[in-house]
Amino acid sequence: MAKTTMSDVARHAGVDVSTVSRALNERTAPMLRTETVERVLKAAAELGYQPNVLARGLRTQRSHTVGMLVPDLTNPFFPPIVRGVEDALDANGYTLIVANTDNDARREARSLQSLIGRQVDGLVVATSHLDDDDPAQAATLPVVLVNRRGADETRPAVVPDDAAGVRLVVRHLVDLGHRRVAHVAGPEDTSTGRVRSQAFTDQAGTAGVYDEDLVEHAAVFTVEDGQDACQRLLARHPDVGAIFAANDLIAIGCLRALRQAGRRVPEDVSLVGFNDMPLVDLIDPPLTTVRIPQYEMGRQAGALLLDLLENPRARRRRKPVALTPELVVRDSTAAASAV
Amino acid sequence: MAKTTMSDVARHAGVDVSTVSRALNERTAPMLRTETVERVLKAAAELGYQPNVLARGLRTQRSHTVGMLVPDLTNPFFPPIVRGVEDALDANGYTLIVANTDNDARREARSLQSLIGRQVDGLVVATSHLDDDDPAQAATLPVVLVNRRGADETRPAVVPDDAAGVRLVVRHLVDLGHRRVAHVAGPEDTSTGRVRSQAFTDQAGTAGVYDEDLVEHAAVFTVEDGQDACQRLLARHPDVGAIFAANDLIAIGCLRALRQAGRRVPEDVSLVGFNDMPLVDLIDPPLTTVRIPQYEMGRQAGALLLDLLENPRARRRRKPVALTPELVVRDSTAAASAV
DNA sequence: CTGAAAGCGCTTACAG
DNA sequence: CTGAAAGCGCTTACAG
Repeated sequence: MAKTTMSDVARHAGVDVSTVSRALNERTAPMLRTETVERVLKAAAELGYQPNVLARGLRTQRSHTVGMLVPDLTNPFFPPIVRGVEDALDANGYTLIVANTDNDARREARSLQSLIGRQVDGLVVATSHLDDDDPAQAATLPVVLVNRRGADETRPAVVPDDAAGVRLVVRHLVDLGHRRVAHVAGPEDTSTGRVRSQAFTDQAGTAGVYDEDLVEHAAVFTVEDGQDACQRLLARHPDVGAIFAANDLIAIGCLRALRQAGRRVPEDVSLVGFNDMPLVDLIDPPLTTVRIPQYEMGRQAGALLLDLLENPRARRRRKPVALTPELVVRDSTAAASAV
Repeated sequence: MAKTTMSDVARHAGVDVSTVSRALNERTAPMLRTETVERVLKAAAELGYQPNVLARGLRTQRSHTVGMLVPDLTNPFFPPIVRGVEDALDANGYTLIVANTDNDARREARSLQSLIGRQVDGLVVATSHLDDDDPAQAATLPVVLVNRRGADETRPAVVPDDAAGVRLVVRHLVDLGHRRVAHVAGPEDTSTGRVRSQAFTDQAGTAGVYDEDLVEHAAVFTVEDGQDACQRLLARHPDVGAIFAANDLIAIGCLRALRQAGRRVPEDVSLVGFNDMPLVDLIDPPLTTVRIPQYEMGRQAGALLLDLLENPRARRRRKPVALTPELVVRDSTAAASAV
């Protein structure tokens, strides 16, 4: 039993396929007699007709498909972003095709080719390798970046406002009465690490609690490196009252180092992470951290792309949108002890 | 600058588009003179030609696209499965479109329609609502289930062998010398909960350590309900030596209940989870648990579907494939104390 | 208001 | 060995 096509419906309704096409399209239906439209609709329903989106796309030169480049879906940071994009597109009849690139430039190029071969109308890019001045093909396609900025600041992008997040952290710790606030920073060769550490310097300075010697860098964003860095910090300054870790993994490393050193969290030392990864609410103690609005970033990126797609005149370059994170206070932070 | 098409290549190479088509297809290239093929290949490369997969699909009636129905990509259990499916398909020139259904029958039906409209060649289904006797459309499409079985046992499916996983757990605990082995089971209205609890009964019985009174059910697969259930268990039997939790969330709940009761893990009580969720290696203590081969399940499901797609004659019904999980021993289990 | 025709970018029998 | 033609399932000017 082959799939029902438009001509099946046409035959069933006793009209031409062009009439079926018109009847099924909201925009063109008004040019038909109501009676005709109804007859076609009835026939379509009876036959369980489902339009062939590929054929339509071939004719209209719009596939109503969007591609998304993601480093790794297995990293829990990305799925909420993907769902946000998807939901935004879905509401407007677009379908999303996600490609994992593993941050590998070759895979990225291959995925891009494959998406172009599938005639995607636009691209949401959460990876970093895509050259800004890629083969014309990429340039010709509307692109929205998510969770990263373009080389120049004029590409449409939706990113987290890390500085605002750090501000929330510093304020929270200072409000709790902490003065000896340390920072276990991320790697200096990542933009995330640099941005957060710079923001810490600024905010702690403003709050009058900045001490250069209380900053230690983790080599990589991992538990192990966070633990190492925290150990170095504790060796120099056994008296820290609070630690801001550049992300949750590093925070978990700090937690281990603190435990080894016999310091209790939060009684002796307050600890704050960044990202609000899944399950950090379940560790002991539940981690105070900063929540990046991942779903919302995805949703806005999707909406932005949609706008670019539907309003070609709106395609002038746009400034990146920065979304404000939220401080999630749990049990790893407490008032400074009255020592 | 419009996209390069096959006729652009044909003009550039001075041949007919049908010749271009033949030259670009491995199967048909041999019927052309080597020289011609080379000329076409050169022209295609020079123009950066990328075949329009949609147009090809329209003509050949194969979209080389596969749809996947997933409850929620945001649940860390699914991304590895998706990547497995993707990798299997990708290696064969197929593209995957993933749809989230939130376990909602309506959304599922809508997604299915949308995928059919996009002419998917087949379906990988990780959700449960899809009626086995759905509208003919669904039935007409090759379908492979993943992480669940069909209503009848003859549908192609790739599932975890939960019973084998439970066997590993019981053996591990018994090997450590535990005799008072408890089970905080999952909800009785889920197949997962029932299967694991039944397997526990069987295996513990075989090992001679089964005590009906040492089984407690959590109402839902959550930390809170695991904690409650474990509290009830401890109230009745303060002397349990080991607990097998039906999944990691419940295990974390047990951990909390044990701590509240002043019992140390693993010194006083050994604890085992199920699933090996991300981050359970980072909690304190790192959790001994059972790893479901999610990626591999996805890969095999993808490969199975591919086989169905490429060998229509192989489409006779197949038995479900059950994949054996792996015990991941970490620090939440230890030898029974010599009391 | 509706039909007949052309064409989107391919593939594949059919000729030659 | 290669070209010309037909057709996949749609949409949309063009007629009438």
